[in-house]
Amino acid sequence: MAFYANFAYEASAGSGKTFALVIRYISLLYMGAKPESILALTFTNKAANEMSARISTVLKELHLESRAAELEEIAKTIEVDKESLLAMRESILHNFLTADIKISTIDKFFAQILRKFSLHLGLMPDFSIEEKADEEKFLKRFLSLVKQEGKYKELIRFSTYESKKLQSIFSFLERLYEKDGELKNISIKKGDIFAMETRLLSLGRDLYEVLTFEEGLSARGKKALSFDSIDALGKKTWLCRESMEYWDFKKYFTPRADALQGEIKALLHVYYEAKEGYFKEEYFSLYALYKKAKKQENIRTNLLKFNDVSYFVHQLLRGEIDSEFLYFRLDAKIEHLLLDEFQDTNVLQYNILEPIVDEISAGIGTKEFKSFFYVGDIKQSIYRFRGGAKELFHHTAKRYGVQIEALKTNYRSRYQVVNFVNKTFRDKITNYVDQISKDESKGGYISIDEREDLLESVVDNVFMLLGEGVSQDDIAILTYANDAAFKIEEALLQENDTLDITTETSIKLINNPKVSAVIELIKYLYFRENLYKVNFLTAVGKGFDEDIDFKMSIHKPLPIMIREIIKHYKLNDRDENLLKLITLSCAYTDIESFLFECENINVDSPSKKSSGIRILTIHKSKGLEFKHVLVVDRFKKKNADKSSMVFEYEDIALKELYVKFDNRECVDEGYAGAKEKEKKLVGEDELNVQYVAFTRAKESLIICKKIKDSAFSNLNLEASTYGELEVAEKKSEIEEKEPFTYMPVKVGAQEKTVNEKEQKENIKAINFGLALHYMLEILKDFKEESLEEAYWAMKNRYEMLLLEGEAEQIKSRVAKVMYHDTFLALVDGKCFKEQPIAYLGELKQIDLLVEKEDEVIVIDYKSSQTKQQAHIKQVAYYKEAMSKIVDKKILAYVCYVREEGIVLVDV
DNA sequence: GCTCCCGACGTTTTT
DNA sequence: CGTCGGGAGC
Repeated sequence: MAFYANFAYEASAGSGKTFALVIRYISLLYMGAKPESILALTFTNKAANEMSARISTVLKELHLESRAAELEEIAKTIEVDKESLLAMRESILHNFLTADIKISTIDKFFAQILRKFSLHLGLMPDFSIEEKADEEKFLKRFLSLVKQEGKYKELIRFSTYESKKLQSIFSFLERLYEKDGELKNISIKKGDIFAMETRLLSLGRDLYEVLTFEEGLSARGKKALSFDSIDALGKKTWLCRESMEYWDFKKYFTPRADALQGEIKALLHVYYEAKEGYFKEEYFSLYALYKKAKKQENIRTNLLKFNDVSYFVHQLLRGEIDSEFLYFRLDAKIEHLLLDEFQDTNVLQYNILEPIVDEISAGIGTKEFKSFFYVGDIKQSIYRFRGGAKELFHHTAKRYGVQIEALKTNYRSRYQVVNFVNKTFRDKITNYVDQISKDESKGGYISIDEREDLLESVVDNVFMLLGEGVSQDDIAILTYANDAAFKIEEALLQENDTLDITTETSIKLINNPKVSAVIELIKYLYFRENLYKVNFLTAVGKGFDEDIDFKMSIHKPLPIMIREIIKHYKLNDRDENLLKLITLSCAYTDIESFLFECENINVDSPSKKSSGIRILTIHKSKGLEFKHVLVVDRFKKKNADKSSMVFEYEDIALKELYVKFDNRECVDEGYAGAKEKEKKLVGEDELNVQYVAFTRAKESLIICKKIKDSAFSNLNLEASTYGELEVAEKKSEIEEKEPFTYMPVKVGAQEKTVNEKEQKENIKAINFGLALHYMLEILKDFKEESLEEAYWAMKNRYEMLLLEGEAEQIKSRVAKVMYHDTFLALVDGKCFKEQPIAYLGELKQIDLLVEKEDEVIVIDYKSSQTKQQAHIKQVAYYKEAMSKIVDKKILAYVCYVREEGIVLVDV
């Protein structure tokens, strides 16, 4: 296939998506693209690492027989013969390995942008990204801000009126935050709510009168008509009826009843709109404060969530930062964009990337070499709950004229699996296209095991597989929820405690059942509070009155104590979570500090071992494949959607925001439509989750299904088996994946922005200044050993622009800095270089920012003292701006790096 | 038996 | 918040 600058693959499960990405990337390299100009974004770290690894492996092995397929494909793509490709292989590989490659997750990329511009937004560049922020402190800050703005009473009134807890108001504000950039077109309707309420209540009473005018209506009929509040009236089922001529009311029906019912419905429609308007108004005014509080808290803790990062980057790119300056800071212009799993991109992320795509797109068709490429599969879009918009896939294609091609062959799964998946989803997923099986050999095995007892079914099937000779390493158990993983693990270990099992969940270490049980016991031993004992006994599955000896010493070091607990109560001593707890406890010198802090230990469960039966959620399994897969039904019911609003989208644009009210769908068609749309999308998501789960299997797929309330009931599966389970004798084809080592990332090498006045000066003097700044910038630290390296880097870059001897002159000036004791004392702290900041509406960079315990120091380098007044003015501004960002004492200096020696001017 | 209302009950997924 | 099942009336 020939090379298209604008291209996308619709890649069904197992159809060679990574292969396609790798071919595209390498083809770009062969076509002359610089590695640092290719931005490739994925969703998971794993995918990003795999992609880099595959690219380098393929390039390393392109001349080998085993890479014939890749070579063939690249040759076809760029229409160059294979011999020429192989001749260039080494130099292409070398280029790739030595360049600053941009293959990363979308979140990392955004965080990278934000770090480079954070001061500009009033944030420190060394913020950390963590999901769990201190909610309580934030709540306090928010409330104090609400009080400060004199809106406290209003908040209380609103909260009572909507009978909403603060928590739910909060969670809604958080959703607004996620969609911040999309909220422009939201309408707000108003009306006299109180008057409408009065009128509605009176109409409701009239309806009661009409239907009870003639005696005889049943008690339940009367009950269905009576109400004591406007909320109760709204809940009435008869609102959803076309006519009142039904059920017990039939006998007493008159046309007047329908007239009243119609009037009530019409008024309720307007009433809900007005109420919605009030809610929106309140929410939006609270939202402004929420954003403010959030930012204050971000600055205070220097801690951001993923949401915050995208939010700020979006603000940045919609604000003063133009793409020129962005590329400046990213070290290179992005000329080629490759996006993986595009169906999971959310609208905000898309909006952030849009300017880059626009720019690339404008270059396509001109003599510039630019390209845009994405792969994805809308059938595998399972992240709607966090904003993933599968609509983007076709929207983007349309907007940029992207040619889409479908990858039709499944290279992952055996025939029976492909066939079963086709059969199951053919009529369920819209526009489903049957996948072609790579082998017609009828291999593969499917079993749908339908039973009352799910756990028993899982255990039986696992032992069946093991009995057939399947290796533990080849089995994966996929679950809907995290906690199911623990249940299954326990059940399996109960049957045979020598099994090798890994649970890969996304819950925090201290929420692991075994870990929390041990902590409960430690609490009991310390506080002697019976509740903790009961918690422990319940968690380890022993009876309440069972006589367990709790006489453990709390005077031993924590790690030893925990190990004794594990041994004493025969907990699994190979459990990685418990082992991690032991490791973690080493950091605490006494039991008190451990107990005090353990609730806040924000550590993930240990990452998976590479062996054993793997138990993980379906969401976690995305992008992976396993030989033998068990998909386990939901243990618990599906959770109800308890959000208080419905977001209605048209294509990718947020069209309307509806507030949910009882029976609103019966009185408001627009709302009913939005809710219907939402329900359909939820259903599609559910199907996609199942599609993802089933397509993880390479050889066999076993579905453990409940008889009642099955999550699979939408699929009409019947208990049955297809094909035969055949276990090949163990081949020793262990594919040792060579661990990929990243080349050291080059030190950020940005040229200084030059202001207009300076430009008029002698160009040579400017180059001298730039080179000096550059050398100071890439200087690792202010130690002598670093001088040489920085010197060579500077010389490398600027030698052509400098006069003879100037490079050495710069070196000797920089060296002077290293022996200036006052300067060294100043920079003894955490150093940040080249930080952009807004300066009188213009972007400027602070050369050096030093953060210390209780003060922050701003240093601006200058090569000559000729315009000292202007320099001081500029740095004074930096000082002032910084004082708004950090709550520390700010010191600022102009540092003249002169031939005759260093001069520090205190500003 | 069928239909309808209403109260009781149980409760995710994550870079 | 949605689903299930009890219970009442026909």
